[in-house]
Amino acid sequence: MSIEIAAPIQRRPLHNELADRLRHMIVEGELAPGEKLAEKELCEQFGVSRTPLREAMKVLATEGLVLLTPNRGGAVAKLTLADLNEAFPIMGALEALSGELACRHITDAEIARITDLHERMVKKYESGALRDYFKLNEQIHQMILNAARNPTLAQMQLSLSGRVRRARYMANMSPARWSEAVAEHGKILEALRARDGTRLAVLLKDHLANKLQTVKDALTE
Amino acid sequence: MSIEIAAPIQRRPLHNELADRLRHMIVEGELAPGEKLAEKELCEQFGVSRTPLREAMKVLATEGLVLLTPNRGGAVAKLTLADLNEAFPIMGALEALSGELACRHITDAEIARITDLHERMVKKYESGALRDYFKLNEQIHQMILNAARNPTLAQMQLSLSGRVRRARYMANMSPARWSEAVAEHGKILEALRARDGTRLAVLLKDHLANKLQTVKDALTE
DNA sequence: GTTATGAATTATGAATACAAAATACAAGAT
DNA sequence: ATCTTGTATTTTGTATTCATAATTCATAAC
Repeated sequence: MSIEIAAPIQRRPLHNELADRLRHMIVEGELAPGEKLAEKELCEQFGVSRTPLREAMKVLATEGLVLLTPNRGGAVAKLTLADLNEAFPIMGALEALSGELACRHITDAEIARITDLHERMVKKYESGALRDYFKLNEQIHQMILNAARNPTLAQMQLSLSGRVRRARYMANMSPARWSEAVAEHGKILEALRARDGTRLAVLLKDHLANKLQTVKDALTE
Repeated sequence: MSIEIAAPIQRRPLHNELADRLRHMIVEGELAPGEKLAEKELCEQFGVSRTPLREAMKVLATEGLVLLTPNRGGAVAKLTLADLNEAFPIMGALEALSGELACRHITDAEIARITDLHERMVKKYESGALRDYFKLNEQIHQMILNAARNPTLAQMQLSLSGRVRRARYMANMSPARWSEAVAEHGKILEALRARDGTRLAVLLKDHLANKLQTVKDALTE
């Protein structure tokens, strides 16, 4: 007889839920950069009191998504060109590291799964389905990150890419750049299958460096 | 006539002050890893209400210094071997990056200042003043970090080294390791003076990798 | 018309009050 | 003696209240 393990019911604290909701809204652009975050308004919207909301805001402020100014409240942090120029080298270094680590730890099953994602992604590229392409693209990077077996690293990278995502650079990718990106991904997969960590590190770093221009364009336009 | 700019008086919010105080206490080991952080107790100690204290705790939790468990409060996050194994490769990658960037941006004046710090540090090594040595050591790394001209990078590295510092590894450095570390620092300074970013990156990364063992020993003992 | 000043309003900061969950403890059952 | 079970106490989560700073708006001076 198999033992039934009852799923532990767990009610999350409000500040947690609120932080997630707000983070999502900011990263997905529902709350525009620079937009003021009035406590009263948000409290009414979510149906909670100010206490847990304020706690959530503090969290988002430490994550760099919200700018808190004493006695005059919070606002969605603006994404400046300087921010991007700072963030991308860091993301590059972290990507390179995760590539190296991933090659050491990744299983054949994981490689197979990434290969599958890659093939589907290429098809989306061919059919011009940008949105779907982007989703699969993210999943691939996420899987490489997981394969690195370093939760701290994963969290830091997720945090940084969350900030960048707000630039909404997706639509801004030129046909030429898109084609390049796909080619780069081909090489990335190759290095991963060969478990060539050094090469993968370089590829991922370059891949990201190339992406920077697209993101910058999206921000500047 | 020089214009007198009155320093803007600014009263920091309590949650800010509290976060700083608590962070310091945790990083410096005044609050031991695993130690429970009872709200009531801390409130009395600092003479504040629970509201700002809780806000500060949320901040420290997102920084990874405090572990918050729903309905049963917070505790100083324990530093496990796994944490170190995760943190050090990341710190290595970030150090390498900051070395590269520093070589591009550092001024002669800054190099002179670092040279001075280095020489004083070597003297402290020779006289066996571990504490003083460590302080100068930190200042040198801090200056390299500043020379990278990347506040985001600096902040991330500071956050990570804050977590590691709690291992109180200083006293654990063997004479052999100490001697090695000083030699490594000599090469680091050399590369910096030559503005050889690639070489400095490698040196800093290796320097950190070597440090890992010392920290691990301190944690395991 | 523009700028300055001050009262009224609104928003944020912090403390308190209340609700709900967890822990400690005591009495009873085995 | 050990393990339950129920109750009291403590602690955490959330809402509310009070204090204070910032903003708005009307009025007055230039």
